[in-house]
Amino acid sequence: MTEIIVDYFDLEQICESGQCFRMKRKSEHQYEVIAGDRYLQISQKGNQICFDCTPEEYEGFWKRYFDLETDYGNFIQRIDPGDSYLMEAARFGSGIRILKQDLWEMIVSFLISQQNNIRRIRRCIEAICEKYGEKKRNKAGDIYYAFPKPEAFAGLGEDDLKKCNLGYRSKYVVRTARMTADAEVDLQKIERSSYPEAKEELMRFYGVGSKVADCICLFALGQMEAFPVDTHINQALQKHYPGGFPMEAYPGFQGILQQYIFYYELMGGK
DNA sequence: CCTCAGGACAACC
DNA sequence: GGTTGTCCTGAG
Repeated sequence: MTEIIVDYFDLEQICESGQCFRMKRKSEHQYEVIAGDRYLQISQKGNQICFDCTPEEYEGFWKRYFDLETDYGNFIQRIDPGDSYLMEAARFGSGIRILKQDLWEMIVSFLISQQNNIRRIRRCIEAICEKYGEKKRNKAGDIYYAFPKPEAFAGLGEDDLKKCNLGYRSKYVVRTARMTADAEVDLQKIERSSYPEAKEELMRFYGVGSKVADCICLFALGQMEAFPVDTHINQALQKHYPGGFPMEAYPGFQGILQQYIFYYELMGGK
């Protein structure tokens, strides 16, 4: 058990912000996260976060995963005070953090995300994990499934993942898994690349366009300059920024602002 | 019945 | 360069 105190951290906001599809609320303050092949129970009361893991696991993995070294308050303070919409969106989602998730897992997750809603994305991902992921047990003895490695999909037919309800996205995942397993694209090199280089390389995968590549750059690589524009963001930008979003005012952290806007548009009305 | 959900691609012009 | 039809699926 490892306990820490942080500002600007809210498990519910992180869970509902649509960046991690394998984070789930278990009870009032309790959440579970499955990241790659790791399982974590985590809870929050006020500013106190409680990780159900050893200090070594916290220092060695989860601290980086939840981006706990970054000062998000600094980003919020640098927002133009005259931009009342962005100020309100950032206040509303001030507990969001950009998770540093596994690269391969994010590639597949956002291939599945296209023209799809979040609830169904979660179901598709659970389906492929149960069918192709390694079966494991957490500390409590409960079964969970790790995220499948590229090799688990590489030998499949292009339509085989339709059984997991991926629809036309099945061939995107299978072809991308083959390219990765055959080392046509080097994931480790992408992790060391700059944002433009990483994005260009990711777009070589069949089914990865500009938007999906930006999601991968933001949620796996921590490239905060990536600004994914989906239908929701597009509508919000046209409404509140008819002259275009002022990217140049927020160099290197547009991505977190995009996430505040996305979460505000998704949850702000409720 | 219809539209829409964190789009991408191929085939046009 | 920009525009359009098509692609699974299920919730509303």
